[in-house]
Amino acid sequence: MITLDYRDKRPIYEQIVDKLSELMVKGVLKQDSPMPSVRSLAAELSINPNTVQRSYIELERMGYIYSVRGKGSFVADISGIKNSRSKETERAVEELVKEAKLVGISEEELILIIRQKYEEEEGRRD
Amino acid sequence: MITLDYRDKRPIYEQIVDKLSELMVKGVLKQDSPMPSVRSLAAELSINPNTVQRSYIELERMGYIYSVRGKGSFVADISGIKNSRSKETERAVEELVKEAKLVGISEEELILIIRQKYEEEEGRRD
DNA sequence: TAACTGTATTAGTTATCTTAGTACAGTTAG
DNA sequence: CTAACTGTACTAAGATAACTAATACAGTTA
Repeated sequence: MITLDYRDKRPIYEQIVDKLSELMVKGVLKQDSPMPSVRSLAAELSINPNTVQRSYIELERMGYIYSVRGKGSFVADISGIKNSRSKETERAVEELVKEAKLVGISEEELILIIRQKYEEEEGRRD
Repeated sequence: MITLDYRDKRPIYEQIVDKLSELMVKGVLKQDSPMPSVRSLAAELSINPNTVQRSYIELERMGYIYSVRGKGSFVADISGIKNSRSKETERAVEELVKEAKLVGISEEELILIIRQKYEEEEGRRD
């Protein structure tokens, strides 16, 4: 389902949160479909169940999943989250523009880079 | 000279590195001009001198400053660093484009936002 | 010489991350 | 009903990173 990157310095539980939420945003994991159980995902990734549980608690707090005792965890309706993630991205653009101006990248140069990256990303399957 | 943001979750030494390097890139701190001494900056920020020293070690490692025993630390020639920071920014654009596509922001929408942010940043003095 | 500079070392605290083991509560297939 | 699965909760322990603290040494300068 996902793989861990041990070169990544971020905590494991955070990587799991990011990768799973990405799968949900992409629509690979659809609304109300079951998430892997805490124990099975832990076994698959060869990590402690507590670490996965921590990721699930975080995902539930953020609204990506809902959990039912005895039944399992399921993908929530994330349409609202997509919007807030959009706004977050706009804020990230602000930081990027600030840094670009700082290092002397002009508006037109930045836009050129954007177009280029979009092309590169075009055919990508991930 | 700089102020710390205690709501910022990043380590203090990293904040110092970022803020001081920004001042150098902006040209506020010019080449060969003296940096505040480890002890004086620590006093000014009410933190331990070792924390400031760690920032200075990092700044020296990155090439922003050079230190002379007994004399002090000084701003280095950072023209080369500006270039590498530019390349770093291009890499950041890649991440941004990836996230933008994920949350459904089109190329033209993103460019529109960029133009808008550039306008907002235009008159800014920081 | 006194008062600055950077540098080095050691130690202790605090917080975060991860693992481990155990236990309880609810669901479900056989 | 029961075995095997779910989520949830708790405590403990080890590792690591960030920060503080105290102290000392080395070089510069008014």
